Amino acid sequence: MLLRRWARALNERTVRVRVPTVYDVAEKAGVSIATVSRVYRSPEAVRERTRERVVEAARALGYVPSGSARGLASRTTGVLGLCFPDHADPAVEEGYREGEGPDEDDAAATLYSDQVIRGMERAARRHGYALLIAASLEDGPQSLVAQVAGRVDGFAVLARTVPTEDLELIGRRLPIVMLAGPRERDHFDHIEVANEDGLRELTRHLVTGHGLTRLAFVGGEPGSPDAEARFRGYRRACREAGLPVPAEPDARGDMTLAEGSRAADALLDRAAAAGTAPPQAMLFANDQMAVGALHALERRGIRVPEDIAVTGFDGIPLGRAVRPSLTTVRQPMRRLGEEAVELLVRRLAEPDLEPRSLMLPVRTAHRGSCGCA
Amino acid sequence: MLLRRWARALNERTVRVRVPTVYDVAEKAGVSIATVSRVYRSPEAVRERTRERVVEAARALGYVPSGSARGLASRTTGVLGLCFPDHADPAVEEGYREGEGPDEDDAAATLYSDQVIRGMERAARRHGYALLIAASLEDGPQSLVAQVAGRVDGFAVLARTVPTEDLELIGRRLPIVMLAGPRERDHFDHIEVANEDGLRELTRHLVTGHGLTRLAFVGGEPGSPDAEARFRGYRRACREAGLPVPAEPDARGDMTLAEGSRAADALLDRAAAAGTAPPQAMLFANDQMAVGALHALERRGIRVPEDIAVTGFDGIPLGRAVRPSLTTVRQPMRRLGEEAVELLVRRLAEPDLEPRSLMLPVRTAHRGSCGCA
DNA sequence: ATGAAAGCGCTAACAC
DNA sequence: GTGTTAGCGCTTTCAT
Repeated sequence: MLLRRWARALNERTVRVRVPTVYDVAEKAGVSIATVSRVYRSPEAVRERTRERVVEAARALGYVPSGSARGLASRTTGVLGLCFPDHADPAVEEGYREGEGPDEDDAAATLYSDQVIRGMERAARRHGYALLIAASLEDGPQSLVAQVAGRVDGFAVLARTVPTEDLELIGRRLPIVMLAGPRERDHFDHIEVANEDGLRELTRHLVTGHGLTRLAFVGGEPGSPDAEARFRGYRRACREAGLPVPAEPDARGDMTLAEGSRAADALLDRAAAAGTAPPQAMLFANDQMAVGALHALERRGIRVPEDIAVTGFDGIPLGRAVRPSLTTVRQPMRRLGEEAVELLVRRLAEPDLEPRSLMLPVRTAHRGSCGCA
Repeated sequence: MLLRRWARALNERTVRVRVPTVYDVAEKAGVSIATVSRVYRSPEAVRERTRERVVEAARALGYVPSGSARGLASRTTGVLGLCFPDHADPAVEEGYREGEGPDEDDAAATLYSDQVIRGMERAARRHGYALLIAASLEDGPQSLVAQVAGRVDGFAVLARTVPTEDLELIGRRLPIVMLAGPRERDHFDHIEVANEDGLRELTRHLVTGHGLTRLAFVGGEPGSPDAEARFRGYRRACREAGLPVPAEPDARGDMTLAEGSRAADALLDRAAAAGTAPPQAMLFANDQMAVGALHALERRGIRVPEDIAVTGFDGIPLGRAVRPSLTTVRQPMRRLGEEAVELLVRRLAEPDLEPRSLMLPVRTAHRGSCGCA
């Protein structure tokens, strides 16, 4: 270690602002670097007087342990990660900004991922972990996953964020838990929300609670697993209520406000053209579309809920702010994050456990747009 | 490096799941570790054929570069950090849950820090950084700051999260930007929000816009810099309007819903006891208290805004959801996060720049509770 | 209870 | 364009 010391001394003269290391602290405290390390890792293993000397030396020098060096030496980081999608849909953001300036920095603009982040952060903290978050970007050797995966002890991935192929590779290296969306890989831990149950219950509420029978369901694009699951719940409720069971949604949209408006208009126009009565309720696969529909209906002078009931799915803040407030199914997003951490921590402790798949329950929120408020 | 190889080989037989390293990839691709490294750091410096071989070997092995090792060797992490306070006030969370079940996982429960996080994440991503977040916990040698500081290239700290003494130490090691709150240390970059201007403008609106003259201001606890700045803005507006300028807030509260209710009651009781007319408007130092006041007033059968106007500060989502909706001053929280990243990136590039202090403008939101909706 | 020394997996000069 | 090699700052046996 002579060489090392020499290099350090040289360094001292060369570099502008020396970052203190264990060596500096050890020297100043008159102990070995091992002892300095112990003071931080297992203080009780060091005699009190010694420990004090070290702590004082560290303070005096402004020493902060290097996370990278620790991580490298100990093969753990004390950090959990979350990869979430970059909101591909600009209208999602716009939607929240209703009636406010265009460049508004609006506290109401809470996104799905915000809640998941908060949940994970909370739970991670309880377990002594910090949280590293990153939204998906481009790929390449420098991809998002690589950046995150290399710096954490385990991480969660929101559905459709990362190519499964990449996950497959990385999953061999550290624990991954998949959040929301169907269980694509049965060897990963996985958490989803009860999409089907939620829409089933909501539909049942409209039928038995409000006596509505002419319903219409507006689904997402065919590829969306969440929207499909919700549609299944709708069908199931229809069947159970003895109503006609549609093979396909009455309309589809890309989950945005604009498409919600369009779908509502289309449904109404279609009924008018066919000379049939319009639906008594429109159930949308998500809140954004439902709010869009609210706008469209208002434009047409159709009253909600008097003339028609409208429902969404998710429980976004905007749904509370609109009038009438939106009846919806609320997803436990924060809990999703919390459970993700629990699963990761569990697996870190016992890597050989069977992969688990959780289904989180949802809750319907009966508000104004179905006639409940 | 013989020893190294030998250790590896041994390792291979011992450890259950070998994590591939540059050495493995290099061997498989028939190149040196330096070349493997180059493929990831500067692909253009490697001949195409070689690069392909390496990439393929990496994929086959499931190789992911270790962030720790990289960080150690290169002395940079590609990560920025944020330390924010753990919401010491439980009522803050409760407040959002009005009218919902107690264990509700509510999307409306957006906190101040959520928006800052989102802003930072966005901006960080634009600059190629990931974001490490951690809420304050206890101290000790293993404190929050240490955990974060050791793993990032620079970080932001929300006011009153970390002892300034610690920051002082760490500030010598890497860039720190202080967010919200007064500028305590003039050698750190710093961003605050125009608290004073905001309340001045809001007060002026009540006076000139609505013709109110009997105002009451409810401040925070004496130690809160934000609340004090807001009070200064109130006083200034009073002075400019030729109204009496109070030396102290008419009441104080700890920024919670409950205290807002209490303060409103106290103000009204006091006026009744003194036989004087109640105020025409109550201005609160934050939204939570204002919403609490709304509840108290409703209980007393006092109409808002007909009998009395109520205003808050912050722009929390709850303020939109209550009836009447709350007139307030909205803080650009997301922008706070974005600007923090810009400052950090700037300083990383040029460490010797003068410390900067930004003041972000706020915007008043005239809604129902002042009589505007 | 403390010290000595061997790496952890990568980057960055520097050679070739 | 590619290989060699010396660390980066810490943790961790293994001695003492």
